[in-house]
Amino acid sequence: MTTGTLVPVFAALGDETRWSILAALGEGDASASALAGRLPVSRQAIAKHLAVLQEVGLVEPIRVGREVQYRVIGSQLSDTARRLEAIGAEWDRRLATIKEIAEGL
Amino acid sequence: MTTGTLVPVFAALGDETRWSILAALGEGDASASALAGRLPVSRQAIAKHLAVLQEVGLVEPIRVGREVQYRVIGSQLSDTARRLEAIGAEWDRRLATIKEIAEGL
DNA sequence: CCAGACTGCAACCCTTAGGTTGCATTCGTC
DNA sequence: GACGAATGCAACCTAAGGGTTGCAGTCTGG
Repeated sequence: MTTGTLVPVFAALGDETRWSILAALGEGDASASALAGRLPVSRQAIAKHLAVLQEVGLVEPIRVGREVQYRVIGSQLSDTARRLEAIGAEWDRRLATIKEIAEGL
Repeated sequence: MTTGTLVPVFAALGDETRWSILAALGEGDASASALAGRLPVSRQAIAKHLAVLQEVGLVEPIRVGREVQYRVIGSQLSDTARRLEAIGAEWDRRLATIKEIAEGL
C-alpha cells in the first residue's frame, strides 16, 4: 500500500476553512488580503492555510504586482481522487476475494 | 459547492495511524485488541481511531462472539474518490473557461 | 458457573493546529 | 523619493486531537 505523500493532502482537505478558501479561489485567483475580506478569519490565518495548501500542491502562488495571488491546482485534486479510487477498488477486490474464500468457491 | 459530509472523511484520512489501521484491516477483519498487537499503539488509542473511522463510514463493526471486529468499507473510499474527482474536474473546467476568457476567445 | 479476555468509560498529559494581535518590511504607485 | 498597501515574521492563546494508564463491566467459552 503506497500512501506516499497522500496523507498530508487529506489532512489539508480535512478542514472546513480551507475548503472555504478553495471555494473562494474557485471564483478566481485572489490574494490572502482579498480572501480575508470575504471570509470571517484574519488575513494571517488565511496565509497559514494557503501555506498548508501550497505545501501539498493544491494551490500555487502567483506574483501580480505587489500582491501574491493564489490559484487552485485542479489536477492535484483529480490526481488525489484517482489514487483514492485505486485504493478503494483494491479493497473491494480484496473483500470480494475473502468473500469467495469464505463461501468455499 | 456541496462539500457536505466530505470534509470529516478527509479529516479521518489525514492521519497516518488510521491508515495503518486500515492497512491492517486490509489483511482481514480484526478487533481493536488484535490490532493493538500489530501496531505500536495502545488498544484504547486504536479504539478511538476506529470510532472516528466508523463515524465517517469508512469501517463497520461486526460482533463475533465476545469480540467486536471491524471491516473496511471499500465503497466509501471509492465514493469519496468519485466526489473528489468531480470537484477536481469542476475546477479544471472552470480554469479552462477563465483561460479562454483571458485569451479573448 | 466462573475465570479470563475483551470491550467501554473516564481522567489525564502533551503536542499540534487554528486563530489572534502586533510589528517589521517590502515594493508599487504617484 | 515617500507614502501606502500588501506581505512576512513572531509571540501568544486556546482548544482539540492523539496518546497513555487505570478500572469497571460484560460476556463467552470451557
